[in-house]
Amino acid sequence: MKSPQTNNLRSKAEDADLDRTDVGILAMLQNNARLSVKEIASSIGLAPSSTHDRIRRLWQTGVLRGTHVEVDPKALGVGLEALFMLGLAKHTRETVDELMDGLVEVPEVRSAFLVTGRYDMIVHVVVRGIQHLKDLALDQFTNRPGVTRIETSVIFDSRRRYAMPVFRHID
Amino acid sequence: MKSPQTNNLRSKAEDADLDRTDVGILAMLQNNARLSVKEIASSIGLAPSSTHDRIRRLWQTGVLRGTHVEVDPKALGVGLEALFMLGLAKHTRETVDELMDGLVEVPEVRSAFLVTGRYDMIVHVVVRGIQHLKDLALDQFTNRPGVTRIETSVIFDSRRRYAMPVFRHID
DNA sequence: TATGAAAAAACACGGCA
DNA sequence: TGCCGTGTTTTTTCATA
Repeated sequence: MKSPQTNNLRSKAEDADLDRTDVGILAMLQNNARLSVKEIASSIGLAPSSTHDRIRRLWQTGVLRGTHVEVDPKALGVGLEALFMLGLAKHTRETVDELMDGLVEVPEVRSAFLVTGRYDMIVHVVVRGIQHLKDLALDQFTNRPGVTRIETSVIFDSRRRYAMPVFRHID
Repeated sequence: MKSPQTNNLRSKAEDADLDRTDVGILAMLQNNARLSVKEIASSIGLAPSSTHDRIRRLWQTGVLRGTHVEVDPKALGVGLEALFMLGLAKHTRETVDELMDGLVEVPEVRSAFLVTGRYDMIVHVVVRGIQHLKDLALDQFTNRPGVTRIETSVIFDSRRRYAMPVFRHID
């Protein structure tokens, strides 16, 4: 199944009506994006051609957005991960959007969240080690205009779940 | 390329020595796991067969660990995301590991981090909406033995970067 | 590392309920 | 409209030099 990573005008994904079959396909692909159509088909009890149609439709409607391999961080020299909790000075749309866009261009940044609560932004970063973490904080965060305060939480351990839960009503 | 999602005894991924070619392959696959070997080969200027060997080796050495499709959360009825910041009572290995393992079984949990700093754990969750968030907090977190305190940060916006940076020395 | 051949997968399409 | 089977094209996989 080809992945139309360039996805343009279509019906919104939230309007897509999915049935149990679609949900089953999504569940399988979230844990392994390279399952063959045949494997999926036999698992959900549908003909390969029909399964293929379903998957193509999921891409076209924007329910499926991309595929990614998971790489061992250690293999690339990542020795430490951390969360930066940031306080921001101004909360205008421009400053916030600019900051988010800018941060995600920093190679060490894996994800950035704009949030309510004690902090304004939470950023997950990967680094070589503690020295690198210090440099990153001082050079790319403390530095940045709009950032008033930074707290650092080093990550000891983490878990991840790849399959999204289904909250929609399914026929 | 077949994905040996079931990966057994092999040399550690941190011992794998990667060259620029491997790094190029990884960069492409992290953003699109379904690129054909031919596409990758022509992009990095290598024969498809050699490229194929490289990719197989990356799987075998554990540098590549899995592939996942990205699903539009809205398509599944996710209307709100949040971060829970938890304080824990006891920090023995058993309680902490149990808690991490237990939390990642909760469907609404996407990832969980054990961290240093003001909080002990940070958990990313997806929910239908604010009511669902309240129920989740009270039923699955406040509830849980070991959790002494919970702060909630609703996520307004988020960005993600799929390609891991390369910190290792590359020949 | 490259070539080429065999196997498998993806894809397109016509027919059918 | 959705499912199925078949034929065609593309990709993967492997043997060999």
